[in-house]
Amino acid sequence: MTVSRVLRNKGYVSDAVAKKVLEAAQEIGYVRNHLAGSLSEQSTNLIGVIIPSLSNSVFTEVLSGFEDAIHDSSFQMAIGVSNYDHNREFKLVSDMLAWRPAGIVLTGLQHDARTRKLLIQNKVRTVEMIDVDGKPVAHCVGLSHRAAAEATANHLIARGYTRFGYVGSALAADDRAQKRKDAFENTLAERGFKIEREAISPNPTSMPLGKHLTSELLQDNSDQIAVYYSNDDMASGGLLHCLAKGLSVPKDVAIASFNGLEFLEALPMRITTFKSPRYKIGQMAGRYVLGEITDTITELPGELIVGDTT
Amino acid sequence: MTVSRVLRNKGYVSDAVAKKVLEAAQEIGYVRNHLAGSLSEQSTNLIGVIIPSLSNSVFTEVLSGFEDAIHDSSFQMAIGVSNYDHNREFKLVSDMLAWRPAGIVLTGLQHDARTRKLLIQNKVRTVEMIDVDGKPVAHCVGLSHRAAAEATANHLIARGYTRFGYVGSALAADDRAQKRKDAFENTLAERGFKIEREAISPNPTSMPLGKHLTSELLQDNSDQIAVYYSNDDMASGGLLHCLAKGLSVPKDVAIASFNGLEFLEALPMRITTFKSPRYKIGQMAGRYVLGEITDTITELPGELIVGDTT
DNA sequence: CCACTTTATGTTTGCGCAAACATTTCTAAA
DNA sequence: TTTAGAAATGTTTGCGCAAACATAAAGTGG
Repeated sequence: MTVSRVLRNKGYVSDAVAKKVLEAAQEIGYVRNHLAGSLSEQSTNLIGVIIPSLSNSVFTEVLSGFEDAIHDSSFQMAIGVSNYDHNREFKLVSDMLAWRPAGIVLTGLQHDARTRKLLIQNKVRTVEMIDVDGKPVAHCVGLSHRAAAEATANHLIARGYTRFGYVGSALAADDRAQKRKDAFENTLAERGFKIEREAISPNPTSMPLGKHLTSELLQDNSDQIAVYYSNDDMASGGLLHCLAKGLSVPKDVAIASFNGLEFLEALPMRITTFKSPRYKIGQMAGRYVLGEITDTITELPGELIVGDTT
Repeated sequence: MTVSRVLRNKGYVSDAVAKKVLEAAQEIGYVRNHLAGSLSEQSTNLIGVIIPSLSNSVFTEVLSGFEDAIHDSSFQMAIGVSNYDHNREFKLVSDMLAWRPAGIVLTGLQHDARTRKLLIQNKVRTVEMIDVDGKPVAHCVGLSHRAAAEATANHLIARGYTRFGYVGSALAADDRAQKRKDAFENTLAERGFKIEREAISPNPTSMPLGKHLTSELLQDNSDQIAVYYSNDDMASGGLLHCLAKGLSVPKDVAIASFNGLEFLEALPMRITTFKSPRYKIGQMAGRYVLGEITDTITELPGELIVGDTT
């Protein structure tokens, strides 16, 4: 116990003994066993974080913000990747709970019913990130994808476009993209417009896929059309396709998308997009975990970035 | 013990009892306690992975490969971010070892002496990723940055360039970038050339910084110059600067860099770069951890991608 | 010098699980 | 019916630590 007291700097210990203990620990290369410590203390410093993918910079930017937020705390991040699969997510949550984590951080508001049950039953501090359009298990922080799509639709309408298209991928897996599409469509409908053409693929999002689907969408299209893309990668592909085909942007084809990723700066034209506060979302999620915030829902603002493509 | 046997599917248990146990576990929402289990078994399924940054896609791509490799195993990734700081890395390793991980994965071959000692002393399965130019603690998997820079230098010389420049950032923190620069310089020297101009900033790598440093480098430059950039982000900034200034690429300024990131496809010109096998590196690191590979060093080939900028 | 408080160290116990070993029940062959 | 062996279940113990509860030593004021 005296050793334990020295190493944890807790309770009364004389300086002389403390010194001897530390020296001995150093000498034998003692490393504390967190398994035993946490078992005894009935708590850990682990935070389980589940994201859909590591190869989409949207999520790694969120992670980055989260990491920065907990960087100076004693918390330690354990990451799971769900591949947009709710079953896999459930399995990850189950596995993580076995470690008795101090918190669980999920992506999105859509989860398997079993997952929700598990989280509630185990009374873990739970945070859902990126989406706020729905009911969180306990807390959520993100932006309204519905509002983002509405803003984009209204912008396009205000610009005078009258014919609309949609290009996207893997909607089944990405609830947020689906929400945006629905909101975009609804907003158009309210103003008397509709999506006249759409090209959707089950394959994962990518620039080449954006090219391909755009080419499909524009097949024997003649009049001006404003295309809403599921995200920046797809839109970039679309833009490059148009430029390669000699189509005028935005005269022939207008382009709008979602995310506002940094790589857009490298493109020959500025794409109109809606910038999501990814880093900030991760950071706020971290602050939730740290207990610095207690609101149920934290909606962070995004921003419509009007470029040269609309 | 019978319950334990049922839940772990180990040893003799009658079907009837097994069924009852599982039902009861389900009903009360039992969740295994890994802390106790691992403490008892003297081993965990945790793998500590330390990368310098989450906001550089180089490392997240590596992570992605690693994740895919261990995805179907029972291992669980715990990520630490060192911010290119060897002290921080040491602290992370110390903390991770307290969890008695099944393995530790590090980035690069340069570490604090205390870190190496700790790893060796604790006999953890250790893998160092991304670099192979040096002596690993136990295993390493990556590419030769030296060879990459040599190949690039030789390419430029073969193309007939005679004046050379270098643009980079934060070399003190990024050992690999430093190695590339040194190798580039050495190769030039062997062929009778040298770096005539260089612009280096302590700030972190970015496209805007690449623009800025390039503008500095080209200040009252008249003759044709071939510039080697520390990486693609910087080179992209350089390219955009040249194009904006009406400089002809590669006639006035030739551009070469390192990494071969995907976003290069979005640029108006194809930059000559050296593609690093990032995903593959992560994947192989995963296979090391799984015990599927036992070689000390696994050198993966990169590839010189000759674009339109040289 | 005592009574009392503060400081320092020691002992027992439990956290939840699984290895090792012990016991009981069943099965099948003689 | 007996009996060896397999199958099923039970008991004890330790993993390494820290909370809770002793006890002991040192200081303090009257």
